[in-house]
Amino acid sequence: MLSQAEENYLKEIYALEEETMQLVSTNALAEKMRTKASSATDMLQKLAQKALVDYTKYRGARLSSKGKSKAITIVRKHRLWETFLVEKLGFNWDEVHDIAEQLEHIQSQSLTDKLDAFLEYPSFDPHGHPIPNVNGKIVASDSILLSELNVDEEGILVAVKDSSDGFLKYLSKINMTIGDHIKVLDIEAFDNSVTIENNTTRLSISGNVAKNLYIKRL
Amino acid sequence: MLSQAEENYLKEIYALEEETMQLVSTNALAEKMRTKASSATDMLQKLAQKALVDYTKYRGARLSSKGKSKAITIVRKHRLWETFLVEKLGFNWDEVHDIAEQLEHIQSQSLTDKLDAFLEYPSFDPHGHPIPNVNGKIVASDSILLSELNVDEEGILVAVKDSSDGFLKYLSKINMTIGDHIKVLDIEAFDNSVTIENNTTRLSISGNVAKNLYIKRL
DNA sequence: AAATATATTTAGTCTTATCTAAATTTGCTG
DNA sequence: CAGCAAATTTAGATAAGACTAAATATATTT
Repeated sequence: MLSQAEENYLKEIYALEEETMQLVSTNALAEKMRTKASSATDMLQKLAQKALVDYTKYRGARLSSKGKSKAITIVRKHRLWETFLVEKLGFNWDEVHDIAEQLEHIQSQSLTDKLDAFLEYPSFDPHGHPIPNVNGKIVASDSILLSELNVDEEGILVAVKDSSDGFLKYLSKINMTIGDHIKVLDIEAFDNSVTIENNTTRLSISGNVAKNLYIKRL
Repeated sequence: MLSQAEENYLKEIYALEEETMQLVSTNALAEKMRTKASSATDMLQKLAQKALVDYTKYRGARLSSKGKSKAITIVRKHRLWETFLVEKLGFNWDEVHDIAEQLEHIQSQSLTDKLDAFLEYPSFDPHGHPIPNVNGKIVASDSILLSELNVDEEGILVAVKDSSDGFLKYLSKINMTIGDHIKVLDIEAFDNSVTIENNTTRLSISGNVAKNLYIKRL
């Protein structure tokens, strides 16, 4: 049985590995966990000793297959609960992250599976992220970041990269949501801001925002 | 913010107070928490310092009004989640206790209230226990223990006192469940076992079992 | 009321997860 | 490739919650 702290570290190592496709460094991990490098080192040593990560001193760490499967289970639970909160309880998509952070640690395989069934085996959570199935399988995504689109290209907003409160509230404010049809009208070379047409509305978003929106090309 | 350990102690102090209507002793608390008396003392001191219990050294403790309200909130969450697990996810009533022990610690007032609404404001959980409402109000019970009934008296099984796995599985085995119509046919003076008629079936239960079934007299 | 038994508290230790400060390793720069 | 900067690890401390053993208070019995 893993502690919540161990689970949280595993989840974060998984996210960093997926994002960077490289060994996870102590500093990067510590920063994401909002803790100190020495604490991250301690935890990496413990996880290594439990064979959940492959860790080489001063070099970095990656999940072992056992660790990866644990991490995916946690991600699965997180996304199922987020789906439950939005679909069944009527929360907004910008309110569910913190609650799901707690719910993802509930230990019960049968609970997870019954919840999955109750939700009718959803493939994506409210933020557009794929939900691993009971075997840990995740549907491959063919989406790219909005920042990678060229002028005149168009697509559908399928997911957000940043699921934080603040970012989601910003999207609500500019009236943008999953499923929107987006066309790139212009890209400013000097700051990478992007002018887009979204459902007939024209607006400009920063380069940073564009890097946090997943688009499926049309 | 209370730790899970603190919450669990508060819940148990509440249960003991309700059960015994007396000051809660260190030993009784330690036994319920499956820990040692010294640990219970430590926690009572901490809870007293946080003004959640009124505690007198060597005499015992009782919840302060603040502590009681915290405890009731936890009980409310526990019972709502049990109801959810049985009503919505299809668990059996003997499978939900341990999962609800975890879920009751999820921190989110709006989650609790939305769950309550989703379940359509249930008054009783699957074990027949009353669910405190959003204000902490609990419907008064007019039920008594089956062990208190006399020969020839009858009633409806409205709740169980012991919600443990083992006890609930036993009830399933003898085909007894909430709502059953029960009539006392005989009481053995030497061991307090009770012969009852339950939905036309005649069976004998031990005195201990009779002390764990709440009956509403007809 | 003294003696003994039981209940409770205190003192000191352990584990987990955190921190700061110091030591060490790696990597970059000239 | 020497030297410095940045990254990482180690050492030692802290807080929460548990434990054991010892000390103390309360309760019971004679």
